[in-house]
Amino acid sequence: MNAIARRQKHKAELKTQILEAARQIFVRDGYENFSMRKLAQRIEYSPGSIYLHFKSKEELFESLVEESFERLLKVVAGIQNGHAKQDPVESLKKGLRAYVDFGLRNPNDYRFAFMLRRPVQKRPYRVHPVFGVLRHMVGRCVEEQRFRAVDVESTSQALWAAIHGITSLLIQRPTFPWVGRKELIDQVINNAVDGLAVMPGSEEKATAGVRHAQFNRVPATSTARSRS
Amino acid sequence: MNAIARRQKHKAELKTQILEAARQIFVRDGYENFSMRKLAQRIEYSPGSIYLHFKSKEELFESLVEESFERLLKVVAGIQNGHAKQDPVESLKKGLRAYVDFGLRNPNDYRFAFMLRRPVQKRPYRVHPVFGVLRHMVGRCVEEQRFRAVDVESTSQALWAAIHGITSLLIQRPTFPWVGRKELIDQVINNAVDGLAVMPGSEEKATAGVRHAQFNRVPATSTARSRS
DNA sequence: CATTCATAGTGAACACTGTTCATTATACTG
DNA sequence: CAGTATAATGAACAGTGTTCACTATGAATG
Repeated sequence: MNAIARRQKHKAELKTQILEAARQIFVRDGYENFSMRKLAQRIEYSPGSIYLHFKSKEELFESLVEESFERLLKVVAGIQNGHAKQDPVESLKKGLRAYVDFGLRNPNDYRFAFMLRRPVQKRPYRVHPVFGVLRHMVGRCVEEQRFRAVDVESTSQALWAAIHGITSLLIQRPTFPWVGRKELIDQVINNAVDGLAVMPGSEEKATAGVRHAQFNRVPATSTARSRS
Repeated sequence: MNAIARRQKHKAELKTQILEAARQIFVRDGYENFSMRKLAQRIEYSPGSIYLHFKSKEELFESLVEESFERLLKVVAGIQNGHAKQDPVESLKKGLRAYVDFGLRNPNDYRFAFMLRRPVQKRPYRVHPVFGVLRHMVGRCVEEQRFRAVDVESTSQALWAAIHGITSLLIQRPTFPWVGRKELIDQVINNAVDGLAVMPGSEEKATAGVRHAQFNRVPATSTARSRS
């Protein structure tokens, strides 16, 4: 019994070793230049051995991406919980920014997860926890009446579209003459979020004591562009 | 002279024949299931012959996608010019919608151009003509003071991010429980554009006679979701 | 008409790819 | 030590993009 436990342990170790090696190749050579044979060579096993742990290249990547997403989830969830008493709109913005930053810092993971691989469409779609957090944040903004009475679901999806758009474009087209990265991200986020806030002037449901969201839109400047 | 002209004509015809066949396979089997050998078989030539007309699979796709985007450009430019007297904000929205529709109708082209292939980064970046039209439209909105005095460049980029976001997400994750497609697209576009319009209540530079943009935001509904 | 000659087209070959599977090596149990 | 379950292999399969020495074709020239 002890022996089989040691077996399993070794097997698990080998599996994570494969994952680590795979990630290295994946990051260094990119998705399209990854190959099972390269990976096998790196871990000094035969190609077939990998299939003792992962039933396909696809599944191997799936595991890799899952890992990455857990990191992203931690970052985003940390913002959600950590600043429970904080302004929900500010929390939301921070979360959105964290999302974009994560994508820019881990472009390969982001590319794989959201850009190149079409998700296997088996079983009813499992809504990703990261999106769940986003929706929760939006929900809080509405509950606390910092947002107009918008539909939480569609608003969350629209926000996701906005931040995914800027993230993937910045990753995919690094040589485009973008205006400053930071400013652009801020503009996208502020534009998307501030439009949802209760507007000064219109009373709607705004309760007394609830401060109105500032409209942090970027000022008009001459078409200044900095590097990517 | 006549003979070589006939030669060239035949060559050109063959080239377009290749492109047509390639497009069929490309559309039917998708980018990743396309193969030069399939194409060769379809046009009843040997695989090597294709390389007499295109120096790589990559270049072949480039031509294909170029064609597609020219169609989009025509549509968008048509909106820009055709309705010269029309409300520039409405023109802009129409253009944005046309962009999204194009992506959803030509997912393979869109994927190739904006999602999977990072553009070759030789020579100074050639800004895509479609983006040029978008920028022009934004410029008109600002000139005619239908928009606040925002920076045209960064605003155009932010708008691009928004529509690219919703387009690529809808393409990439068709099984996600999206709220209605049309409503979501409208929400994204309206949210992004209306936030830029001169706001009712704030006078800013709004000239007399210039109607204020309506705020076409989606109403609050119960979390109704329809299929993809 | 015969000969040259550029071009079009071929098909075999190269160096890869993901994946499978019969076979062998290994390590543990009775 | 024999038996057995599992780990690992290496060859094989069917495919990929691309190249290149070669041949077929058809027009232009002597």
